[in-house]
Amino acid sequence: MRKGQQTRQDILGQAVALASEHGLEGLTIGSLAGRLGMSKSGLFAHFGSKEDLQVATLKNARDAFERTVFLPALAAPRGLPRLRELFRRWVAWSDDATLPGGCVIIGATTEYDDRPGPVRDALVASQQDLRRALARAVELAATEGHLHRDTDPEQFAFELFAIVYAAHHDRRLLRDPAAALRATTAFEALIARNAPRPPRATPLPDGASSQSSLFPPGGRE
Amino acid sequence: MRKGQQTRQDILGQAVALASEHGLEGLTIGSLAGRLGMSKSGLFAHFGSKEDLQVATLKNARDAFERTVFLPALAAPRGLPRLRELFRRWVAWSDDATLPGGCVIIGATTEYDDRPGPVRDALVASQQDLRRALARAVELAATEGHLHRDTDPEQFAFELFAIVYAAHHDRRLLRDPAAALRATTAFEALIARNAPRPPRATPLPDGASSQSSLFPPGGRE
DNA sequence: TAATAATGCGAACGTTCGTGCTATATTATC
DNA sequence: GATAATATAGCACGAACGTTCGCATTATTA
Repeated sequence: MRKGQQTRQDILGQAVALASEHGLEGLTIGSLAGRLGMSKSGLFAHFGSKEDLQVATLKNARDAFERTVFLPALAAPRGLPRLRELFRRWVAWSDDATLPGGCVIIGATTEYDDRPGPVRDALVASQQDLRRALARAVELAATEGHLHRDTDPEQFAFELFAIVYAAHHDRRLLRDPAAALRATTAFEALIARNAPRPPRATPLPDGASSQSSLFPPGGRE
Repeated sequence: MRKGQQTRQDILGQAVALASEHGLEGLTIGSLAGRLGMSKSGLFAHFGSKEDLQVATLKNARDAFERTVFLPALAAPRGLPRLRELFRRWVAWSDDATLPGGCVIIGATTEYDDRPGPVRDALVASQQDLRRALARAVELAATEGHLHRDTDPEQFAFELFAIVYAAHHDRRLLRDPAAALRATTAFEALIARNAPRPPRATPLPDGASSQSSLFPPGGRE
């Protein structure tokens, strides 16, 4: 019962790569088997159906995202630093990811936005989890005093997500090297808008100056 | 030579609908023919290849977008009102579009971000056109004095695009009815950030008060 | 080492894919 | 209304699709 698990993992690794190029629907058992040098039937035996393979592939991509982007960001001090680290890793992930095609999950979002079934269900759950985690990180930054108390976590998470999503689009489809910079600019503006005090021209509240170090020198407006 | 053009148009109409559900790659000649009550070969005769059909379908979707969103917005007075109308129509387009699945173009962006060929070429050109047109509209708003003179049109267009894109995601995949509202909030914030004068707490420049009517009462910071 | 379970291969299944031909309807032109 | 052009259907093709099944080969365990 050991060898099987190993090859199953090998299969899923290649499946993620292949799905990043051709999408989860374009992920075909024949080509996947060919890429791994094994037979269709031998590969198929590891999954009850193609749908199972797709769900497993999605889960694998999601785990990789968590391992590479989310969990390491938790090492940063909570609040704004953690939010920044999260953003940095996220953009880098969709920028020069080792995957040949773009992020599997982002690709799946448009593929399954109107296609009921287990794949869509898993995808939606995963996306909602991510959004909730984002909102929680924002909330934490607000209670830490790094963001304004009236900051709407869901709104912030929505806009953060939008920035990363669009950066992926510009990088991948338009091959625009400025994508990451644009995303950073937008992200800093989002932070500034929700800053605990008006960015300028108003008197500083007590103790506010001690937080100015949270804003890096390169940050725009 | 008249009837042919007509049925070709009928075909493309259904093709857009079908591609919105299954993607441009999942758009299959057999099912398209079945939906139209005609034979595969009869349908196929209108296009030299499937790739031709895909490109034509994409162009059809793009034309519909231009007709429904972009051109009507040009009727609004240039500057901020036009930008607002553009945004409003764009969000409405991807929100309750008549298409069963989401927007064909948005779907294609992730499908062809790493798949060379004529489809991708047409898509990239179309997206760049749109982005340029957006940036031009922003530039116009700046020269009209509705936005700050230092407004970066490309940056603004990027963020505007990001907002609409994310709204489509939330509406379509997550089925979140609050998507449009979130998008509007983000859009108004984007405008406020690039307002010709700091939103508050600084002295008004000459003649600035005459422009305050550009900001609707419902607009949030 | 022998018994047993796990693993992979090869061949074949029925379908559907895109794409050619050829013949017949249908439409436009004179 | 005859004729030429166009539009559609019928049929067949090779390939690839997901899936099943029986058999050989490994790994694991007793």
